[in-house]
Amino acid sequence: MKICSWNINSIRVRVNHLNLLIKTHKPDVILLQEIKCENHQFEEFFKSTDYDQIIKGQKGRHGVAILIKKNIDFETIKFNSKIINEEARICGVSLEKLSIINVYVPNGNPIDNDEKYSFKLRWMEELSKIVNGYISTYKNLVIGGDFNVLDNEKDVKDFKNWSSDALGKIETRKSFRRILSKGLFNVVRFFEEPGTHYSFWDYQKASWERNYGLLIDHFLVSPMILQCTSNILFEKKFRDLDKPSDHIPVIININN
DNA sequence: ATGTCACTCAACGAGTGA
Repeated sequence: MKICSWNINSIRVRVNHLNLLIKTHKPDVILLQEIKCENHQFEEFFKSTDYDQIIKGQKGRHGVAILIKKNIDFETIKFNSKIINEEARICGVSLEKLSIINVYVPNGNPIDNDEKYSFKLRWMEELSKIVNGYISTYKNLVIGGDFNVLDNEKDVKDFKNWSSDALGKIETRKSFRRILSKGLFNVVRFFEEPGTHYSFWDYQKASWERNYGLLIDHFLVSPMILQCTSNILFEKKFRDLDKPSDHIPVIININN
């Protein structure tokens, strides 16, 4: 099973890139973040006979969706937490052998805005509880998405300049590690050396041209899933397309 | 040089968020 995660940064602007992604990689499941539209708009922008759609849309901001091949049986996961549902940042599907959760963790900047940064930390804490629930029942779990965290100091060239940013602050990184400590592995750490891959290049300051990127899009998986995972792919070509998203698609392959 | 982009609201640009 091939699963892709991608912060598309507006489905309206980039539905053609999504179609290219599908044509190129034929993922079984696609986790999209920042679709930036309401449910009915998503259905208008993306028409497919091959994928079922689970959409958690919101007018103009955030918004996540899962596209899942029509031959795969699934149930939509319901999340009950108030804070986790405050904005359209999470959706999930349960399959026969595993559950897949798509997340768009709050950015949290600027950090001097107490409201924003504490929302991020509270949101991550709730995600940690959700993970705990799955792990304690031995259910296989895949969480993919934009985590808005610099986990390793090599996930950006100059980490020292990010240590007081909402993505690099120690509380954010601890919160991310707390999620992992429930019993998940970060797939990229198993296959790749830190500092060799980024998933986001800001539109500003010619970040792409200078290869000044961040690694903030991840797949966290339970041990059984890690055993079956054969590789992780960072689809850099998509940052070079006309009117690109600032994030690239990340793809994992799970055998069986 | 905030070396940009996408969104909304209410205009044809300002403000916001990333």
